Amino acid sequence: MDDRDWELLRHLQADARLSFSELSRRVHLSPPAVAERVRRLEETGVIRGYHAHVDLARAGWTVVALIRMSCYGPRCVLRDPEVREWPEVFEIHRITGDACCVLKVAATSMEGFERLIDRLAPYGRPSSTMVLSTPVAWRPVVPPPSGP
Amino acid sequence: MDDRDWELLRHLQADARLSFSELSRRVHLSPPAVAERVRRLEETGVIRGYHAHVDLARAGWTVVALIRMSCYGPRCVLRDPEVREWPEVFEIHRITGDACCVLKVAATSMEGFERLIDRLAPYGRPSSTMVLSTPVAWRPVVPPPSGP
DNA sequence: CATGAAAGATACAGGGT
DNA sequence: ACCCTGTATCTTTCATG
Repeated sequence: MDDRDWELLRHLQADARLSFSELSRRVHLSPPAVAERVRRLEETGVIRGYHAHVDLARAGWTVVALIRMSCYGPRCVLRDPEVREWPEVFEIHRITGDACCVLKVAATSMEGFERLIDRLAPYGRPSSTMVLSTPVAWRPVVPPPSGP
Repeated sequence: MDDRDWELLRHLQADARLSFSELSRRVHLSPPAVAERVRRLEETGVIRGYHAHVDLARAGWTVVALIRMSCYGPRCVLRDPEVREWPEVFEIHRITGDACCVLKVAATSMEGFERLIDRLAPYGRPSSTMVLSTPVAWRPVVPPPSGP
C-alpha cells in the first residue's frame, strides 16, 4: 500500500466506474500497471466491492431507522441467518454495551415499519430511533495518520 | 422506474464496474439503451454515485464506533461544517429522541479514538458504543413492496 | 429502442529496469 | 517485483432509421 495505491483508492471511492485508462492518466502510470494494482487491492481485500449507491427515499424506502436489539440469548438476531436476508435490513453491527446489535433498517411507510418491529420482537427487545435525515451518508476512507 | 431499471440497479449495486455491454446482455437491451437508462437514473438522483467499498480494518482504521451526540444547542455538530470533513467521521445521521445525532467514526487505535472523543466533547456530550464486528456491512436496495 | 462505424479501453503478450 | 509498449479484441459513443 504505497501512495499510488491510495491515489487509486481515492479516485475509485469517488467514482468506481472510472476506466483504467482514465485512472492511468490521473496517477501517471500505464493502464496495465493500474489494472494490476487494482486487482491486487481487490484480492488482498482492501477493496471489498464496487457499489452503485441508491438513494433510499427516491427508491421508495422513505422511513429509515436505527434499531438497537437486546436479544434473548440463543434467539439472537446475529444467530439467525434469515434476518440478514430481509430486504428492510441494510446493516447489522455487533456492539458493546447492554444491547446486542444495531440494525439500520428502512420501510416504505410507518405502517411497514411497525410490521418490521413486530417481526423483530421475537428475537429480543427492539429500541428504535428514527433517522430524520442523513447529513453525511458516506465519506471516503483516507490513509490513516502514520505518526502517533 | 420499471422492472428493467430495477434490474440495472440490482446489477450495478452488486458490481458498479460492469460495462454497459455486459449490462445490456443481462437485461436484454442494446448498449445505448442501457447507457441512456443509467444516465437517467443518475440524473434523477436514484443513483447517488458509484463507490469502491474499502475495508476499514485492512486500510488501517481498526477501531470503529457509533457515537450519539447530545449537542449543546447552537454548538451542535450538525451546524458545524468542519466536523463532516474530519477523516474519522464516516456517517452522520440526525435522529429522533433525546440525542441530536449519531456519528459512525473510526480511529487507528484506542488512543486515537480517545483524542477524537476529546475533539467532539466541545459540541455536546458524546455517548460511545464500540462496533465489535459488522456482520452485514451493506445490502442492496430492492424494489419496495407495491401492495399494502 | 436498435443498428453500424469511429474512437476509445481492456487484456495479454513480450521485454526492460 | 514492478513497470512499459504492441496488438488483438471488446466497449463506448454518436449518428441515423
